[in-house]
Amino acid sequence: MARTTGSHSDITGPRIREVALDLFARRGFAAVSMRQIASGVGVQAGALYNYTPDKQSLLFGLMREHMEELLAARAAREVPDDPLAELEDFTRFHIAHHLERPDAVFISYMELRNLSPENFGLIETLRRAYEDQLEEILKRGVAVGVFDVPDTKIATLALIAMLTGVSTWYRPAGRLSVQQVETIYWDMVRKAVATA
Amino acid sequence: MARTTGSHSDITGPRIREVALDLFARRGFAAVSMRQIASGVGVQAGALYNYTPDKQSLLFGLMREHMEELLAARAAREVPDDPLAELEDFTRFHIAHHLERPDAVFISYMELRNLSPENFGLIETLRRAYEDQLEEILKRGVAVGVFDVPDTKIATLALIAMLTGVSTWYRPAGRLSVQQVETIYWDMVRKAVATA
DNA sequence: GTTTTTTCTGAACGTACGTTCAGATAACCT
DNA sequence: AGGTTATCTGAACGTACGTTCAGAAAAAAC
Repeated sequence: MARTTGSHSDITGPRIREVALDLFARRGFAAVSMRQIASGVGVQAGALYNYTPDKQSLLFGLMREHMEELLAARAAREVPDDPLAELEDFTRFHIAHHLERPDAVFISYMELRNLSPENFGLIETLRRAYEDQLEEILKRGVAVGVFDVPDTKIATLALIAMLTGVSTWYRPAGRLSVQQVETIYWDMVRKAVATA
Repeated sequence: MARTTGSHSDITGPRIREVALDLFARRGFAAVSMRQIASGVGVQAGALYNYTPDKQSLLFGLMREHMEELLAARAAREVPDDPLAELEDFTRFHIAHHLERPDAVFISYMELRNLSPENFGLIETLRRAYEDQLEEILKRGVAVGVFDVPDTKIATLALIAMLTGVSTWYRPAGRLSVQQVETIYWDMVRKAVATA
């Protein structure tokens, strides 16, 4: 046997990333073998190496893709002018975006330690760029007196942790819609940074 | 060779758990081998099986120990009577307790998927018991009109996620003491659930 | 229809894994 | 001092891992 009928890199490539994302999210990077990924795609393990130089690069590619998609989606948004509306927009965007791709969210903060130092640094830079956008909103709000937070850096990390946490419990079949979840969280975010 | 001079289960047993906790936290359960743990202890891999029936039980033991310690530390506390003071106590307790054992915190919510279904269920029950304590505080506060949260279940998960998040960034050598961090977070928690 | 390129197979490489166990030595007990 | 128990070694088991690569077949180009 050799090349199989119907084989195309345009199909196999995305399929590998799809299967890998699913398996990495469900069982963890270290617990998933190249043979398991290949089996999910319907191919032999050796074929994967036409698409990635090694296993870790496959993980890194998925993470980078996720972070760049996050930043692009955020950049494509039209943001309001006053800090309060900006914060609401950020809150709702973050929740909706993260709930749409739970697997990518999961691996992007669970599998960081499986990255080489260089790759880790690249992902952290992207993450930092995203978090800085939230901190800038908080800083502007504090500057004009509409927010009251003792430490914008820590508030940023606290809010991000709270918002990202929805991924751990939200289920589409549950009792709440994404919009309802957004509203509940926005209520808490708004009050948490409000002037006393 | 055989039994080594100075060998004692009272020393080796805790040492194994200590090394395993450290390695699991730093590299992840699946990426750590029994031989690496043994090497850290200064023993051959076979010796570990005098202390655990298998690798997964070692992980489970660490997690159960962590959750039971958390519940015991909480139960040993004298809690105030009014919901606001109770919430402050919970907030400060949670942060301080978690910052004192970052490795155990880390593995206890990162390595859940490496547990068998039964063991997973046991840990989840303990975790649920802890989270329920926070939810009860919120419910009481809502009942007496001192808190305003649209959904106590979600508020509980949101607050826990926010508070537990400190472990991801806090470093003892950093610019803030634990008490300062407690206070900053308590400020946000208090406002987030306050009546509007 | 022929040649070139793309894609995959299947076997192999060396290494590492979790776990078991017979046997050996140290520690403890009387 | 001698017997018993606790603890560890060292080797072995079968299995799985990530990765490489020559060769074969399908697809694309001409």
